[in-house]
Amino acid sequence: MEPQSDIRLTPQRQVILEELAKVKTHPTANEIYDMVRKRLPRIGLGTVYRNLELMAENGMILKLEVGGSQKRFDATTELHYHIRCTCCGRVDDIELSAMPQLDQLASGSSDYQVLGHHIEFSGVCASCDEKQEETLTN
Amino acid sequence: MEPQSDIRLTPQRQVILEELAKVKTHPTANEIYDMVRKRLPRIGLGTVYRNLELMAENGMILKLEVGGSQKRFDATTELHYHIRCTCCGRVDDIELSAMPQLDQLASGSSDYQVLGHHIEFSGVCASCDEKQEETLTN
DNA sequence: GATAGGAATGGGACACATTCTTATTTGTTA
DNA sequence: TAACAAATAAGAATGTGTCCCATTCCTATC
Repeated sequence: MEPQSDIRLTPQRQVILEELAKVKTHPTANEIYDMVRKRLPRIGLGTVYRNLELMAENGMILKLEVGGSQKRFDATTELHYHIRCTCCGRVDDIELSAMPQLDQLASGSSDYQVLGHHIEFSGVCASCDEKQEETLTN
Repeated sequence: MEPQSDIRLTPQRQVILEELAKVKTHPTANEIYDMVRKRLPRIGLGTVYRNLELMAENGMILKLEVGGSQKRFDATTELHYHIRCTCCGRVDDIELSAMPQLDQLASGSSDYQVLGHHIEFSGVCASCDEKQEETLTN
């Protein structure tokens, strides 16, 4: 689970990393595929999936297993929390200081070997909120 | 999103509710389908999905949008947190007092209309831990 | 207690995200 | 350069969840 740091930086991997680092959103594998394809038109979707998985295992990126049907990826690996729009599915960072001590508490109250935690807020994003108001006033 | 309390309690819905209440695990729709089918062999998978969704919207049950590729369901609707085994995917409750005040904090630091939150711990369950030790000592 | 209309169901087709397989290409090393 | 290993592209396969539609069930009214 820990960084192995011995993975080769193939052109495909490099471009995936660069494109992921460019954006503040938390793109799905497909969105990353679309971004990367502009620079490497012949890349395969399987390659994107395989390498995202690999890089997540190496701790180079973060795989967000949030609600919704798709996994999302994040170039920021520090512990931080997210909010997901129940309406459109977009995911944003939440400015909230990390609470690593939660892991201790959880360790004490379960027979799991606790590895970490994630807090996911749910809500309606500004853009969807507007749309809803429009609909209501019609 | 709030309980409408006017949904008909068809035999199918009743059995789904009963079976869900029986277990302490947090079964997936497919697992519930299997449980229910023992009592209603002709029930359709679509019916299970449709009614789980409906009952979740009515606040009768909880839909857990946790990591992993499947949604899970919970007969306990009070705010509580979960831990998921990264190895086998099982989900258990974590005995940790709820922190509803987190929603306030999140509201302050984002332009979302915050609706709620969920904390999901990840770890290795006792059973998978054993298996790993076995593998290592072989 | 017939009957009409809406709600719910069963079954299967479908959509989508992800994983797997295989042949090919690329990179590394002797 | 030859041989081997790693990575890739392309598409098939899988798994989860949704949708559609013909049929059945429920409820209110005549």
